Amino acid sequence: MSAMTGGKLKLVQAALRLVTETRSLTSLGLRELAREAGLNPNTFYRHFRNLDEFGLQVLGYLAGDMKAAVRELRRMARTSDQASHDTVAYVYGYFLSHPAAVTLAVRELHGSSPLLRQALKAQLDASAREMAEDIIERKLVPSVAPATIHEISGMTIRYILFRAMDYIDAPEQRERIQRETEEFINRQFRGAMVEHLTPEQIAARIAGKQA
Amino acid sequence: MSAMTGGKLKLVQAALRLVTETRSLTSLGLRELAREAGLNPNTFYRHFRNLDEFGLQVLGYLAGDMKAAVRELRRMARTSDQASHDTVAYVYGYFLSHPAAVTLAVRELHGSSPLLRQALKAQLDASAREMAEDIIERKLVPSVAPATIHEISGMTIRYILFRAMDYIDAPEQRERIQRETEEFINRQFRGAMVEHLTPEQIAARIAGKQA
DNA sequence: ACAGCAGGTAGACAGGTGTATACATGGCGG
DNA sequence: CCGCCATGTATACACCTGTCTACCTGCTGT
Repeated sequence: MSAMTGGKLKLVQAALRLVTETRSLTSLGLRELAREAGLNPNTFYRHFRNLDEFGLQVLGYLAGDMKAAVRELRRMARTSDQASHDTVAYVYGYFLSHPAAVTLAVRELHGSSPLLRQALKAQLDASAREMAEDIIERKLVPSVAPATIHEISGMTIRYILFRAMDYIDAPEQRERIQRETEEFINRQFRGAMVEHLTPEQIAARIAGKQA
Repeated sequence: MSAMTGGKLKLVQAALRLVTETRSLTSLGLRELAREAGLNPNTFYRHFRNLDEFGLQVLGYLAGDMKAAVRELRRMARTSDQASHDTVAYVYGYFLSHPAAVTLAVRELHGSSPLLRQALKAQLDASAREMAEDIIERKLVPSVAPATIHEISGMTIRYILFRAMDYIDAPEQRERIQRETEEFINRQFRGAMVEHLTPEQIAARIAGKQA
């Protein structure tokens, strides 16, 4: 929201530096933060009432430049015809350049602070809604019910977020993860298209045309 | 593994009691555990070298009665013909009666201890492998490649685990969650059956038979 | 009957934590 | 120029933490 001033920004960035493989946002101490930021412990109180409020502000800070990325994503999606492939590549590319944000989001989405859980869930749901509406507007899978598209979008957002963690710290598997992600998305939508058929009917129709 | 003796068991059960909405296994303190278990803090050292080892033992303890449940599940699957529906219902029912285990697993799967993350991932992968092999052996979706079945199984296990959290603390949504879970599974497998077709081809084949 | 040992206890230590109060600085409006 | 206010600092307090050493109990095998 508001452009953060010196000390406040230092504390938030210190948090992003400290949230690594082995730390979670809620486990950070006020003194620890100040130490990392090179500030006096009490300076914390000049900017935040308590650690919960701090956590929310960190999330808000991240949500800020995440929004810009999403805008860029929608712009790109309009001009590309290999929508799924390019989108997945772009999203992982973005996450790769913001590893701390990914770690923090995954960690806190099921973390121990109900407040942060709820805030993150709301942000993910908002992203999923945007994605779904984009798909519906652009009539990419016209035969699937809007409600189902929303559901699939929610799943997909979460799938990508989780896989992004592996993507970040397993460079040799990035190609595979990207491919599996595309397959996951495709399976979901293709599955939705034939949802009303029994497996036997599906098999019959595939065989029917092939024979 | 080994049947736990008095004090050890008390500490492990204390941990399960403390891991609620607002706490994670790794955030528990040794003194806190001992207090909850009604023991002297130092008793902890009689049973565990440190908190990491404690965490692993808790996971092992849970894995114990989880295995029994899985055996029951496979037995049931063999006699039921509404496999998917009954299985989903059974699994959620089991999780509902072990809420602490679910919370703990979800929390630590992306938690801050690499050790516990790895251990949990291994357990989930083992469950997924069992599920996949069951599906393959019973030829439930013969036209889908084994590798794909394994992948879908992995996804499904995780999906159910996450949804189990909502299932537990939102009684009014249980029916919906159960239905969505079945749909998710069905979509995955149906989608895999027609994975090699383009959306246009799928649409054509559906329309072709209907017209 | 006695030694050994696993399990449980008590007290103390250094270090970390959140928080409150009081003090210093520096820029900006009147 | 004065006073305000945001920002940052210093000191101190009570509390909690992990860990160490020492001691006590009761069972068990020989």
